Amino acid sequence: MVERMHCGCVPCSYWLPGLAFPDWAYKAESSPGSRQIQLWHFILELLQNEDFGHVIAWQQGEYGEFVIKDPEEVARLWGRRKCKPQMNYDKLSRALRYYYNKRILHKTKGKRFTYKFNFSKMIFINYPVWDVRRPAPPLLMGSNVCCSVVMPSGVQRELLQSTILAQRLLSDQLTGRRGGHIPMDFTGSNPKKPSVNPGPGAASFPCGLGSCYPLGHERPFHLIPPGELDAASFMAQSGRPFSSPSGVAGPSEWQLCTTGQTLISLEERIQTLAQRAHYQLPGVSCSGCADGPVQTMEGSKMPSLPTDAKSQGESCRAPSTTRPEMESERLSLEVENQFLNLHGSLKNPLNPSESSFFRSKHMWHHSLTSLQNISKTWLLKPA
DNA sequence: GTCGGAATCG
DNA sequence: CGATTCCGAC
Repeated sequence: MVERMHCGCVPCSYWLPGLAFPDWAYKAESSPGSRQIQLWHFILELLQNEDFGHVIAWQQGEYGEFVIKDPEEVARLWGRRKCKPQMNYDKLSRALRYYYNKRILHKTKGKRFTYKFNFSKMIFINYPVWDVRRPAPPLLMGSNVCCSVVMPSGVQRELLQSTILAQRLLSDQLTGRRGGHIPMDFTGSNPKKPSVNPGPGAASFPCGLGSCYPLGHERPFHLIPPGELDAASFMAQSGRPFSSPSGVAGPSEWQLCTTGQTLISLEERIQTLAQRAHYQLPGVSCSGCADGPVQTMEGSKMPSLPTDAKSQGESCRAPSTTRPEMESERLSLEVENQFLNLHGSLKNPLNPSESSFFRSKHMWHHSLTSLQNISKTWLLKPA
């Protein structure tokens, strides 16, 4: 079970560099009162856990594609979870087929037992901005910061879990990571000990820096230019209210960790990360937020991210001048240190002179690039 | 193996 | 609503 801190918060031990999700979000098993697990969620769980690699696994080289190696065993596990002893692959596959129309899954034709997730659709639908009706707790500063575990009410909670699973999964694939470091007790057996370390495969980058863009294969999407998505259109497209982080004006703390009110998007996190160390994202420089206090989203505008230069509009300047290589390395490291330190997973600050420097830099750049790619997809809307 | 209609369930 | 169950068609 999850260890609680004196303040009732969950320690931030499962957060990953560049990807910050509180651990409750990874819980597979719904707590009593919440709705039952969905099949695609369950599939993601199995895929996440390498113990089931012989039963179901990702198809190498194809993002979101997975192969059911042992259909009857998957069905048996699913049946056990749902208390349906009569479950078999015939029935399970019917349920999977219902996902075709919902655009959660589609079949990889010609390959037997092979399906593919439509990540972009899922991520777009469940755009991770949640309004949480709760007064902000007093701000916690410095190293004593802990996550405010915010539980969205009702249906949103399950949506959030699913979304975060999907995001995690996606990021894992982007980073070449294989699951196993997240305690997922979906079999009723003993959960694994969580590990903060990303694991040996984490630093590898299967398709080259910056070129990973597995989403949006199902083309009827186009980019929303920065600043064009306002609260109203967000509401119209997503069916949920747009909420902006509030109560955080200065660059002194992480919004996600300290406001206790709002889960911010990865986009915001990227921007915040970049701003915090005055580190410019490659090719992006947002006027008014490159320096000085962190821009919250009071204006109900989406943070700007790199798109094509034409759609940048007035909110963004042309790409900033490139910083000297060593300087940006130092800044990258600084940001990563801040991030890790804040999330309690850094005992000793990383130092450029240490051997881990290059790996860290790589990891950081990697995370940033991955997040940029993911965030781009969040600005996709059906054409 | 795969697909999807139809009835049914919780 | 999201399966579950059953089944005929390809």
